Amino acid sequence: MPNRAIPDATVARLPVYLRALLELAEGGEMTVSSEDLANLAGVNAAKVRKDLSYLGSYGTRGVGYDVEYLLYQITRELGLTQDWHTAIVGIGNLGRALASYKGFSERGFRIAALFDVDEKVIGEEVGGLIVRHLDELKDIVTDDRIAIGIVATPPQNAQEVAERLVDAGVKSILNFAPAVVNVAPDVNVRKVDLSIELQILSFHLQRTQAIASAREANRQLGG
Amino acid sequence: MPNRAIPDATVARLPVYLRALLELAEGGEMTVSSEDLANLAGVNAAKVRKDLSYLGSYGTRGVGYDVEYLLYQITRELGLTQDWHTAIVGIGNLGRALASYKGFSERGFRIAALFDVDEKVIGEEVGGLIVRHLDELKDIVTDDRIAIGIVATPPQNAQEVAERLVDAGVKSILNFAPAVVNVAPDVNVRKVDLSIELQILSFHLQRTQAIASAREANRQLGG
DNA sequence: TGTCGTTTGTGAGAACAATCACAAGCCCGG
DNA sequence: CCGGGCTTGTGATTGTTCTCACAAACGACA
Repeated sequence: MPNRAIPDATVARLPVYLRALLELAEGGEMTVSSEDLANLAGVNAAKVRKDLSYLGSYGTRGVGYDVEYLLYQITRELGLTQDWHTAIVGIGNLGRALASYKGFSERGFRIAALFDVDEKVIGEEVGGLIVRHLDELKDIVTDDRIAIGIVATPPQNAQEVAERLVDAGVKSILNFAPAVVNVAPDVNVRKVDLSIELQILSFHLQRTQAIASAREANRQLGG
Repeated sequence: MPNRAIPDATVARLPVYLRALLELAEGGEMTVSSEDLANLAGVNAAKVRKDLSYLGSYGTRGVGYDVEYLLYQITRELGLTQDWHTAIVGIGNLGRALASYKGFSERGFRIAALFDVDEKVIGEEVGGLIVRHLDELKDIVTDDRIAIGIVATPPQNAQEVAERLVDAGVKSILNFAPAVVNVAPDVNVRKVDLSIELQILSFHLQRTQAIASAREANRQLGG
């Protein structure tokens, strides 16, 4: 009965369910319970049910969910029934790795263009594509209907590159540069920041270490 | 007054503030207001103040925060006063990019070892380190006091690699493999999943597209 | 057809996060 | 030493997400 307001937290988990369902489908499973799906996705069963309920009532009580049907519904909801064209800007170590990454095409994301500003890199072939100069961005984005821009530049160039992408009509940006980019509110930016992730892990390590040494100190004091 | 219970959401933002503060310090700024810091970090000022208040009262009313002092406090809170040793498992495209990534060492994360199982890769030098066989993991983790494991293997190997890391004593794992890994609850796992990020962007693209075509249909019906 | 075991879908409540709004406190100029 | 402008720190409020718990609905089987 819910019209259409899928929570962000749910949207972020749908791809995880999708992957689990693909595995189940390959294994020949016809149906799956929320409990089994929850185990595969690493969450709890109630969350799975609530998440799936936002898509509609696609389960059967006493039985579970039809794997194929659910696969289709999630695929549709995520907009994966069509191929999205993407461009990578910044062909350094990370840009190259992304350009060669097989996981994108498997999910219907076609890397359609690569850009850089370094003359030493332009013209080079990476992952089957020729690296273009950033100045060609706008034309190529328009011609190739590129919908998603991936920023893998050094941080100081990220804002400018993001602006160029937006200027070219891109409404979705995935930012790997360790920098905050500000764009118009109708543009969707997601960031992946490797060193932030490590710093969060560091916080927890430091904390358990601190607890351990406090306990040790306490022990030595005979407390 | 708050003892010590920094919310996860705050912890995740501290590295962003840290980066902004480093820029300010380089620019010679002595103090910064929550408003300015908020702009640099891409959040709002109230959130900055609340986040920082969890660390203690390090600001001065009417003035702002002392840049250097705040830098030190966040660095300490995140456990970045010490260098953490990390190991990368899986030296494919992504593993290589990570091994060569400069951003880690800048933040005090030293990549101390690389592992793979492919004989063609073992022995190769990547980013100044020799790739070792996964079987050497336990010894090297112990000897080099490696605290963080980075998993960059294909998804089907991620769980086993994570288990080996945990068995070797690693308590923090950064997982780049598109797979769910289950480990003991005292081990911290963070995941970075590139194609999930694209799928989330796809969801929003699809949604705005759907709205646009609904509007168009409505217009043509003369509604 | 009725009963039983199973599993969904969802209201209700708890936990967590974001935001608001303002008193408290600081600096400075007179 | 006082008043005004500014900025922090934080209660209070609102919004979002998670979890619980159970009625409703299904299949199977007698």
